[in-house]
This record gives sequence, structure tokens and C-alpha cells, in this order.
Amino acid sequence: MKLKTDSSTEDKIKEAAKQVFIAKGFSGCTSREIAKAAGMNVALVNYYFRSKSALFKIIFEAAMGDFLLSMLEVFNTSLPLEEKLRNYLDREYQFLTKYPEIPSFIINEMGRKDGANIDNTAVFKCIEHTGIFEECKIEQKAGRMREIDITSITLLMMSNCQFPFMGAAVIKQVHGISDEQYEKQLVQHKQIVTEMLIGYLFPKSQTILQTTKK
Amino acid sequence: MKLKTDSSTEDKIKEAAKQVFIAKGFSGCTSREIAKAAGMNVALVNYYFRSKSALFKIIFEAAMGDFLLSMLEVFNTSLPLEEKLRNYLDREYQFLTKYPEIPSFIINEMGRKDGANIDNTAVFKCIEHTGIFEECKIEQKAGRMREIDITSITLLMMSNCQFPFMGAAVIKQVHGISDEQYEKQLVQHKQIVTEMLIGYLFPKSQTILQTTKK
DNA sequence: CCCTGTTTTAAACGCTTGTTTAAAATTGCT
DNA sequence: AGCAATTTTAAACAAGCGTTTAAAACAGGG
Repeated sequence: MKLKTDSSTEDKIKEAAKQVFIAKGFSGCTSREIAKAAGMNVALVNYYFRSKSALFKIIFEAAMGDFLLSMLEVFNTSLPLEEKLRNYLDREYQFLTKYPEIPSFIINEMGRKDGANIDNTAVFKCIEHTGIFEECKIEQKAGRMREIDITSITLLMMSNCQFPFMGAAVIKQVHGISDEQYEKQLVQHKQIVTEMLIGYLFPKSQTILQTTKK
Repeated sequence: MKLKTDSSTEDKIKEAAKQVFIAKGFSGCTSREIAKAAGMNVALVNYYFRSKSALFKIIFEAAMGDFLLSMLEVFNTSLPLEEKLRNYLDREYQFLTKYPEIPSFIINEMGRKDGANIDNTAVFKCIEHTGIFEECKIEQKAGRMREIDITSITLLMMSNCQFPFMGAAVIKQVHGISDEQYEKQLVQHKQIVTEMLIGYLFPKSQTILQTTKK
């Protein structure tokens, strides 16, 4: 009896599934397509992973993990908040340059309306667990950060990181630019976003805080 | 012979198809599902629209049209640029509150990797045709607008409008808030986004322009 | 009231889907 | 080498897919 096989087969399937699922979504691809991408039989996919759904769950949760990892690493440092956010923006653009399809993948599959939804409440708990939200509130009370809702801070950060990658195809068509041009554009855009967000969230000097709080 | 029928059948199918396609995507639903949603036979769907793909094309292009309409209406006015952008943000949040799934729908289906892609170059040409991009360049040359790339301006506007709707499910889970709470959040967020973007793009007083231009 | 064209239906088409089966190939061990 | 467990294969399964067919139901004008 073999206890620990080469495992390259199982891994090859996982690797292929990751590529195919992320590129086309759960309902946009077939089991046979994944098998072919891994260079093997359909039955093997179900031999190692019980079903298409079971395999998908593994891939999806791994993607979520990857996505959260860099975020958590930044938030768990002991730098001042402004530096943390700067680092977050930097790391996020780095990550998304490498895996530009992951946000679309996560958002689409989370919003899938076919009853086969995966529960992620536990996954997101660990963001709150870093204490980043509390840190924001402290800085806000101290008058060093603009007093806007924490949810809006999250929205500002995520919008300006993720959309440029999710909506790449649209933007490229609107402005008629090539893939290479857009890649350069994103490098520039990261700087703009950082400058704008940090400037807005941490207004130096006499700027009025509490602008939108009632 | 009947020249102009009630037409309610054709319209009912289109209405049902719109709902189903936008909610689940092209590959996420079936012809029979659309037929059932419209309360009729599968064959009828293909009697009025030749195929699932043909029906999809109609729905997709209508969604694109709806999406662009409010944008064009704003851009074709003769208000000063800053007012135009304020109006754009307002109208866009209004539109997206009503049809929150359209951006995801457009972005996903545009990026679909199965060779059945719809060409939209013509559609996007009409944005450029409003002269909004030229107007930005004029304002930049006159020193009234921050000198950043036009593509980045588009990115900033679209990111902060569309992501809050596309990523709603994620944000709600991260902060554990309800649908109603999030709806209120979005009203507040629109104000924040407007203030931040206008403040950044049209820096009053002594602020240094040309910050990221080399 | 039948006749012509249109709209709707039920049933079938061939094909692909996810999944299972059972036999073949491979492996590790003694 | 021989045996038992594991891995891989080809083939089949029912179910569902998009699409087509042919007949039924319906409409209005003579």
C-alpha cells in the first residue's frame, strides 16, 4: 500500500482547476475542460475530489486565503496607521498585478444565485481580528483621521484597488489602449490613488474634519 | 394576417431574459429557465429570438445602452467641468441604486473567455464623442484641474461609483451589515466620494499640481 | 364557415453535462 | 515473482442542454 504518492497528479488537477475556474467561473467551465487542462481523464478529477463542486470549494477557499494573506500581513504589523494603509495599497497592487482575476472571481462566485453558496463569515472575521478597524476609530477620535464611517474607509480602499483590475477590459476599450500600456497606467494609478486616499483620510493642517458626519 | 400583435409575449420574454441574464450571467442560466420566468414554452423563446446567444446579445446591448445613457446625458450639457463630474457621480449612484447588477454583468460578460464576445468599440466611441476628455485636457492646461492622465480620471470615477455596488456582498460580509444598512451607507458614501474626488481633481488654492506627471 | 397566416404547444433531436462503473495498469511489499 | 492496494483508463449512465420539428390553437377577412 502506498501512503504518500507523488501527489503530482492531485496537484496538477488543482493547478489546472485554479486556472480554469478563475478564468471562466464555476458555471462557465466543465469538468472535462479541467481534466484536459491537467492532461488527464475526467474520472480522475472525481477520483481525487469527489465532485466539481467539492473541487471548486477548495479552489475558491484557497483564492480567498491568498487574497486575505497579504492584507493580514500588513495589518498585523505595528506601524502607524497611515503607513499601514500605504503598505496595504502597495501590497494590494502588487498582488493584483500578479493575480488580476481573483477579485472578480471572488465577487462573482460570492454573489452566485444558485443556492450553492459558500459561507465566508469565518474568513472575514480575521480582518476584524487584526484590530485595524479599532485603530481607525482611535485615530479618528484623536483628530488625526477624517471621521468617516469605517465601512466607507473599506469601500474607498477596496474600490480604488480592485476596480482597476476588475474593469480592465472596459477601461482598455474606452480609451483604446493596449495591455502593455494599461499595465504602465496601473503603476501610475497606484501612486495617484495612494496620494488621493492618504490625503483625504489624513488631512494635514487646517482642513475641516467631520465633513460628512451628521 | 396580423401585422402588429399585442407584442406582450415578445416583451415578456425580453423582460424575463433581462432579469435572469443579469442575475446569473450567460452561462449561469438556461433557455428553459428564461422561458419559465416569462411563463411560457422554451420553443417560444427561440421562435421570437433565434437562439439563446441572439437573445443574450439583445439584452446585453440594451444594458450597455442604459448604462451609457445617463452618462452621455450629463456629458452633453454645457455646465462647467466640475459641475459635470458632480452630476455624473450623482446620476451614476442613482442609476446603480436602481440597477446594481449591471456593472458586474457588463464587466463579466465582456471578459468572457469563450470566443462568443460582443464587439463594443462603437459603443464606447460615443463617450469620447461628447468631448469630455478634451474638456479635461483644456482644464488641466489652464491649471484648474490636476494634471493626471485621462485614463486615471476615468478609473477614479468608475472605481468609486461601480465597486460599491459590485462588491456589495463582500463589504456587507466584512462589516456584518444588513441590506438596508448598506443602502444607507451608499448614500453617505456618495457624498464622501464626491467630496474626495472633486477635492483631488480640482485642488483649490496653493496645492501643488502635476504631482505624478514626470 | 372555411381558409390563410400567425402564435403556441408538446415532443423529439443530437449533444454535452456531472458522475459512476468496472476493468486495466501501476505501484510497493514480501 | 506474486499479491494486494492504489491509480488510471475507457465506457457508460441518466439528466439536462440548446435547438428543431410538426402539429395544434388561434386570429381575422372573404
